[in-house]
Parts: sequence; structure tokens; C-alpha cells
Amino acid sequence: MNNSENPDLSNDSAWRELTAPDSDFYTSSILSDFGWNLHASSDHHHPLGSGLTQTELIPTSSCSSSAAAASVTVTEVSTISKNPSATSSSGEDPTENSTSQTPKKEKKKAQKRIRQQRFAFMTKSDVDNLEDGYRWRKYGQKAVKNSSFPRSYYRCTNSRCTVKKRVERSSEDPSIVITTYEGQHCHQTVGFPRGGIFPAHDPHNITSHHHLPPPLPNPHYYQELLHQLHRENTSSPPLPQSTTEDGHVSVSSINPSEEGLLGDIVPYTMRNP
DNA sequence: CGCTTTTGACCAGCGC
DNA sequence: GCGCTGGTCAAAAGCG
Repeated sequence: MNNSENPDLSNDSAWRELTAPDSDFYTSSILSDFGWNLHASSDHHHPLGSGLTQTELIPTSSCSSSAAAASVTVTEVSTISKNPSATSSSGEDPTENSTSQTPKKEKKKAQKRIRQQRFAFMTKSDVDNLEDGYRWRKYGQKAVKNSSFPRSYYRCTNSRCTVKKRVERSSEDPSIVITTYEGQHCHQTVGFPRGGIFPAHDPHNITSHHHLPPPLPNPHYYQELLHQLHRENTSSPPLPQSTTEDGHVSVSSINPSEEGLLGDIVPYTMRNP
């Protein structure tokens, strides 16, 4: 994959593989832990089909533009404040700030606002718009430079929720969907009214524990997430390495006690206050 | 009828 | 300053 096409994933950083064969599990785990319930259970139970094959957790702070990943990837993208005067609590849609006499230009000016924390998920899937438990309204689509696939822009349909997401396909591997979430939901999921239902007995479905959006992601939250992944990973027979059907090899070396992935996400000093 | 999607236009930011 | 690109708006069309 050419990450230079996606500014969010193009930083000079090392891609670290976190995982393991059971990607669906991690996909659900990671997304739900960030307040998202990705509908990504096992192949026969969800509309994503059998596309999900592998999972990765990638800290943008140390990403590289190297290897492509046939999998699900989670990337903390950025936390950029473009408007110092703005606050997260006032991060409403700019149109709400406009007055009745406000022309388009004024709206555009008001548009300068905080860019909230973003997370990018790379998901190998045939479905562009992955079901994540929330309802989205598409508000734009743009052709992306160096990519033959357009990028779609979605907003949460909840009027008080400012969360947005962008969905695009990797130009190098069209089977990979890059979903970038920005912001945090201020409400619970709406379930899967359009047909997606988690089987209650699905052993991979752990999202039921995470109906409430988590607090704003922070280093401690990453730590908890990774510890959780580690626990789940070690509760079953060891899976130090796996090879997916399409030849991608995933080596898991999750050890929260050592430098590694965690070190990329959470500075040592923050992990050991 | 209400909501969602489509799509062209507009604007801001950035690099040169 | 200029051109390019990403992000957003908003009217029109589509859909259930």
C-alpha cells in the first residue's frame, strides 16, 4: 500500500504487527474499546463476509510507509488543534455557529475548528462502509490524488455528535478499506438496525462489554487496550506466528512489560508514572 | 414526507 | 502569489 496517498498513514514510522490469526476478534475489540462496535465477527455471521483475515495495531507515531497489510489496522492518527479558541465542547458543526445572515464565506471561516483525535482502521473487506453500530450520513466524496478510488466523508447522524469518518480504499490493494474516525461519540450505538446483528453466542463478539463510548483516548487507555489484547491473546494456546491464506505473515510479540508495540504507543515514562 | 446520497462548487491550508 | 489538494457545503435527486 502506498501510504503516501493517505496523509494519515504516511508518517515515517514503523509498522508494527500486533496480532494474530483471529483478526475479527481484535477488530471488534479495538473498535469497541474506542467506542465503536465494528460489525466484524466471524465470516458466516456478518455482512463483511470472509474478507477479514488479520489484524494490526499501528501507532502512527512510529509508522512507516513500508509494507502493505492485508488486515485490519488501527492507527492513532493525530490530534491537531487548528483553532486555539475553539474547545472540544464547542466542536459543533460549523453551520450551527452561523447566523441567519451568514453567507457561505462566513461559514467557511467559522469552519476553522479543532481537529479531534483520529483513528484509522485498515480493514480487508469487500464492504466499503463497515457497520460499526452507529448511523452515518454521507456528506461528501472526493477523488484522492494517486488513487483510483474516491474517498467518502461521513458524519454521525446524531445531531449532537460531531464524529466523522472517512472511508477510502487502498489504491494498491483495493481489498483494503481505510476508515478514519475523527472525534468521539457522545451517545451510545444505535445497534444494527440495517440488518447487522451480533450473535449473542458468538465467542468472538466481545463488543457487548463496550456499549458505552470510552473516555477520550489517552496513553493509559492504549495501555489498557493493549493489556486486554495481551490477556486475550495469552488465554488461548500460544500463537506466536501466523500465516494468512494470502501469504501475509503476522508475528505477534505482545509483551506489555517490554519495549515493543506498547513502547510505540505509550511512552515509557507514561507507562511507569 | 423525511432522510440519505450524489455531486459540483467553494474554501482553507500547504508547498513551491 | 499561485496552484494543488483535502475537506465541507448545499441543492438536487433518490429512496423507502
